[in-house]
Amino acid sequence: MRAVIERHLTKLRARDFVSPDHENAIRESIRDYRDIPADRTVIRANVRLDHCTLLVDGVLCRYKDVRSGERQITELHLPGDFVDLHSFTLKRLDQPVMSLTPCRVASIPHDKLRLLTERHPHLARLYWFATNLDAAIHREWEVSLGRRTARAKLSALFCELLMRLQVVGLADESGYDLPLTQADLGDCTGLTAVHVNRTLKELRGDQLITFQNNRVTIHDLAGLRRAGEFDATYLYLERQHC
Amino acid sequence: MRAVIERHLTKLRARDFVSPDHENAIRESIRDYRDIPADRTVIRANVRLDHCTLLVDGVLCRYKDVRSGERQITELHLPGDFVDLHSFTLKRLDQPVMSLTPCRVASIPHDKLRLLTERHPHLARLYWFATNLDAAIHREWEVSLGRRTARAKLSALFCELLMRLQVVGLADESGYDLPLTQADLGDCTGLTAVHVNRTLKELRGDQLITFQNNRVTIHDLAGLRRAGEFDATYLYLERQHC
DNA sequence: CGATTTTTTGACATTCATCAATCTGGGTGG
DNA sequence: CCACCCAGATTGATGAATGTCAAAAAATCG
Repeated sequence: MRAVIERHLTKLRARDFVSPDHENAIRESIRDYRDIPADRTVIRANVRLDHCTLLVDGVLCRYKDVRSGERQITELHLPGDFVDLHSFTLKRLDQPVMSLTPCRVASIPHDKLRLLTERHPHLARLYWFATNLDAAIHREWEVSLGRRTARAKLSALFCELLMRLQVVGLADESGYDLPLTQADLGDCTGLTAVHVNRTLKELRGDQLITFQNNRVTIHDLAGLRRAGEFDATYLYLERQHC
Repeated sequence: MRAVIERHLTKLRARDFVSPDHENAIRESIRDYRDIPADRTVIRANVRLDHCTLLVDGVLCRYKDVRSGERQITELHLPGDFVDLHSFTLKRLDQPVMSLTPCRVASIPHDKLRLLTERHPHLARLYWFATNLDAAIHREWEVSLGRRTARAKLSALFCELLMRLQVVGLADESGYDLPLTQADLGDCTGLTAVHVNRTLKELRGDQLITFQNNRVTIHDLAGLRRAGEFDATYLYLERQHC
């Protein structure tokens, strides 16, 4: 049962030193594993929260609906991510979280997190780091949303997901599984599903990537990076932070 | 000399209880006040940092240049804001910070911040909160950038700035000073300067706001909020957080 | 007061959205 | 196992929002 948060620990270890003592403290605080079907609201916005939710498996997103009926996804969460670590200090979420695929999640009460971070300032900084990394990803999305063409937006997104999935061992050179619809990709990039479709066709035609059967197959990573103006420094993949 | 960080303390107090003890600890850690002309890079990206920078006066922005030569501003910083509190855990910035107006800044070494946060876990959470609020603002900008019309983007931006400036006493009912160019507003909203100009004309024609002589004059706040689909909950203006 | 930046306006181009229809593949009940 | 169903993918035709280019007017600055 404990093994299921391995991806989370892998992600932490990739960032900085985590002692066995820390790891045990984390393992013992995580509880309440549960499964969630696709397309469910997992956390509502503006409701007071007393625990944080860890994504064990599946894909979740933060999003906001706008009046016109469209949706903007503001971040995708992958296995090993805390989806609402910011609720520890914010106490509620400004945007809801929903499942895009069937998911498995676990939780950690804010009280435990408080103890954990007061006893281990190093862990406090490590989790603080994690929320700051979230913000860095938001910033990069702002750049995509504001100033990139449809082609570059999608290319950049596929590059980001590749790097993030590699950290937790869910991607290799050839590509990765991504059980999203083209409409979901449109909600991430501010495009319509129709235009995503046309752009994917173009990327396929240019031998960069194929997105089919819930899988991203990368044919030319260098070309994809170029198309998306992708520079991974915003993902802070180097070690030694806090 | 100490009085100059009052806006920062005002902002903290607006969020949660800050004891005199905490305030003194903060005051004693802040140093190295300096003035910066407009249009200067204040912090370069990807350079190792050992201190955080506090904005005392003026407007700074985080931004990223894209290949096409355009710029996307990802956040505006107002007096009282830490502009790179995230550098405490990230150790470097993923995006540079530049001055849009003449600015006054101060700094606090990471070492001091480390002591401050280890001795006062409450302050640690308060500053953690501050970086999470930054992320919430990023999320709202993502929504604007991805799914809002030019008219709504600008309206939402003017609403956000009104609320944020009110917290530090730099705005009243009638409006606020905003020494930015239309090109700067375009860089915030992902629009061209030309289109910003046309959209401002429209907002003026509709008696919502006037932006002239570096001042935003609000004629119809309710109308502006509607035009921008503005809901301030993402700014976490209520007290009692950490 | 000359020089530069910023704002404003017009004509035209482009990207992406919208609307609508068809196609496809996987799932389901009989 | 098959017929049906349905969400998702694909394509075409057309339209709207915003970008581009260019020039003039206005404001700002040294």
